Amino acid sequence: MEKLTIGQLAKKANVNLETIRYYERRGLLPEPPRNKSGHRQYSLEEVKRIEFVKRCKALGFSLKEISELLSLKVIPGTTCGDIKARVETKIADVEKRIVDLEKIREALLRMSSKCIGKGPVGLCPILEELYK
Amino acid sequence: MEKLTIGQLAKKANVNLETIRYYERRGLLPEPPRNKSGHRQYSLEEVKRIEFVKRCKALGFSLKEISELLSLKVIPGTTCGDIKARVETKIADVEKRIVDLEKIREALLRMSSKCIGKGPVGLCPILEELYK
DNA sequence: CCTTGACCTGTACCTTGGTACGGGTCTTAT
DNA sequence: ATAAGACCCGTACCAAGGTACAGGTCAAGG
Repeated sequence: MEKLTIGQLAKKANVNLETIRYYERRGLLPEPPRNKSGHRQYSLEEVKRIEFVKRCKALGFSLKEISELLSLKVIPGTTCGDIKARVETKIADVEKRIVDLEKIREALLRMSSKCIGKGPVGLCPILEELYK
Repeated sequence: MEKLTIGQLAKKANVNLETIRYYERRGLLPEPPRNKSGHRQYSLEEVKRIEFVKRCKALGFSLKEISELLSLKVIPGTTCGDIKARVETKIADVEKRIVDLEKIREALLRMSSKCIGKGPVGLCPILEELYK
């Protein structure tokens, strides 16, 4: 079974080496076996684990939430429903952020439309609205 | 002309007192005059200035961007167009974030729909997709 | 054999937007 | 007059998600 040093793992998973040690401290990566002089020895499996973390991150999960997902996998009695519930919570979360941003967008568009884009700042309707 | 202490200003503007000193350090509030023993003396105008900052924050501007907006107001030759440009950049910014979040939402919904929500985690299609 | 690069640990630093605290002075009310 | 409360400054601390560095050991190639 092929063994990787931390530097090799970092390259394969395309992350900073320090990030791997950071993830280990955060509990996102298991503590790997060490060789006789204390160097970490990883298996190729760990590349997948790091990629799992990256995918979850890209979906908006925090590192804390990701470590919970990883824990669920190994807690006996955990079901698909537990995982699905996390995903649905995250969907709600993302939807709320979208709604909030859309409100902001509307407000900005409304302000922008009031401003003709010419003349001195002293008469700018945008600043007037913000500074009322 | 009524003068406010920093504590009174904090109450009127409904922010933490430390926030006011922080905004001063960040250049969002001008350095106010001091009384003979060094205590800050604010005018009621500063309440409006803090509220301006709060409104901009609520619209997604960072403190750095807000201090730039405030600078524009006092730079000679600045026009409405300069302000409007900032707002339009922010609109584009917000729209990009919305698009990104919508992609995330789609991905999460797709994953969620594949999972029936029952059975052991070992067979969860969500985890399978994330951990491929 | 010796140098260079990779690894080890622990700690500090970065960003953003604040908040808190310590030690000292000042003001205000009783 | 004196005690409580407000203010001063400088610095440390918080979350999140890392990144960097110092000082030391180890491994691999010429």
